[in-house]
Amino acid sequence: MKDTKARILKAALELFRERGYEAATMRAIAERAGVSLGNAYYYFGSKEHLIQAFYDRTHLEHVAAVGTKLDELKEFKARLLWVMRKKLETIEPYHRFAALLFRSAADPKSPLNPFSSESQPVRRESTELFARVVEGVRSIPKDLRVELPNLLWLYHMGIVLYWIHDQSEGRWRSWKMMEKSVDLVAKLVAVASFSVLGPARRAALAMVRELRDQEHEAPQPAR
Amino acid sequence: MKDTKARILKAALELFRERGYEAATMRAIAERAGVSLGNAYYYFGSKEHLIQAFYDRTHLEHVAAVGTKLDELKEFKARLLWVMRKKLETIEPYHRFAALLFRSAADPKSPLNPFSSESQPVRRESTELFARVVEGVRSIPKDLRVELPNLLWLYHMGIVLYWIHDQSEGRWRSWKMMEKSVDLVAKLVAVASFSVLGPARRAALAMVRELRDQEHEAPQPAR
DNA sequence: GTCAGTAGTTGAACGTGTTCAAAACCGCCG
DNA sequence: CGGCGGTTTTGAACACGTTCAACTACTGAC
Repeated sequence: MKDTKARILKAALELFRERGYEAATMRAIAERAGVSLGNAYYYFGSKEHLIQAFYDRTHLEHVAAVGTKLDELKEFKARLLWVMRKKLETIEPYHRFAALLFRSAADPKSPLNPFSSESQPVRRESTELFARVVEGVRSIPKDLRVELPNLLWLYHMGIVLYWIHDQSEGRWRSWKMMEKSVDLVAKLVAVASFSVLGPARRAALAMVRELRDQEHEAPQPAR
Repeated sequence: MKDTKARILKAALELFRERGYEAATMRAIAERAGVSLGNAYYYFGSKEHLIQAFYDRTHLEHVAAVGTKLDELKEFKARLLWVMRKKLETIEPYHRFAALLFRSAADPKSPLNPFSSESQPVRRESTELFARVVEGVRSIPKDLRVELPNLLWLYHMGIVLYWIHDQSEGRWRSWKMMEKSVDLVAKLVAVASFSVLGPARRAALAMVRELRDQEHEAPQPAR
């Protein structure tokens, strides 16, 4: 059937939300989807692939939430702030199980790992969003301009990591931390743009470039 | 028996090294230790607790490897470089299974998570090592001096994360990246010490302080 | 209309981490 | 010796993620 896959994914996301990752067993997911256990594996090779699907979906939601409003904002700081706000809003409902997301994200062997080949498309798209943030802003020198999207993506992962560990009411800590850090990042970009610290900046950019290049050369080890 | 626990840990570390984390089953570990399956669980509440033990051990090895030579080095950069070199040397034999270490390290619910209460002692000690790096160096202003160990610890985790994903021969990429980044960190510390970028530095330090404080206030959720 | 081939679906079976009630062992007091 | 309280040890049992050979449904060619 055409919608079987969709039904399974829907059931999975529901159960992830309701019970968290471990408690949402494949059997329970299959049952709620009205499908046999083996069938779930026909569409999703493993439980982690379900997370990958979740990953894709929240990314789409995020992009949609950012919308065209981004184009109206002119300053770098305002643009970054907007994107980050929408990020936190988008992922909030999934806080319970997002933890596990990061767990496997850190595992080089997981398909979920942001550096793995399987998730490269999502990551590329995700980075694209930050490229948009940078785009409309003059006053950022070219060499920085090229690498900044990657750096911002990395920064945004850091915030998400903080958010995952955040147990405060309504995640207010994460919001505060996000706003402050956006401020800081904007300041740093400004400073780097004036290039007072020439050698340091060049060295930093060279390193980032290397980090980026490695992905293409070194294949992931077999599972 | 007194040494049962030690035998189990020994068997576990051997199998981790030989086969990696997943292939080293609890049954295999118990068998090699000459002990029943249940007995292994009597001493180590879960498989992750075995990793925690590994964690502790490599930290001790690292401290031992750093030794007193550190005291002879006078410049910040040389001191940091020494500590980081010894780190990479210490963990090298475990590259195969270190991946999984990080996997659970990112999970807030895992005892292995560096921010969790269970591993706080190790982390504190680990940070202490970087406190030693900072100690003997004048020319670092006081406010920075207080937070720098935490920042360096974070930086060192970043390098380890890179190392985990590194599949290059003899891990030469990690070594190169480490050396370059140590250089960069040293430059940044120098710049920050001159405090050309006053407001940015103050903002950054405030954030780091906040990040540190959160750990004590927010308890980990129940498993 | 038939039949082969593909796509979809099933549930039993495997090996895993983990739990737990019961057994074995130990030191010590009477 | 005898038995008692505790620590240690055992292995069967459980639920889980995952695999796979078998089965069904469907589609298109002749």
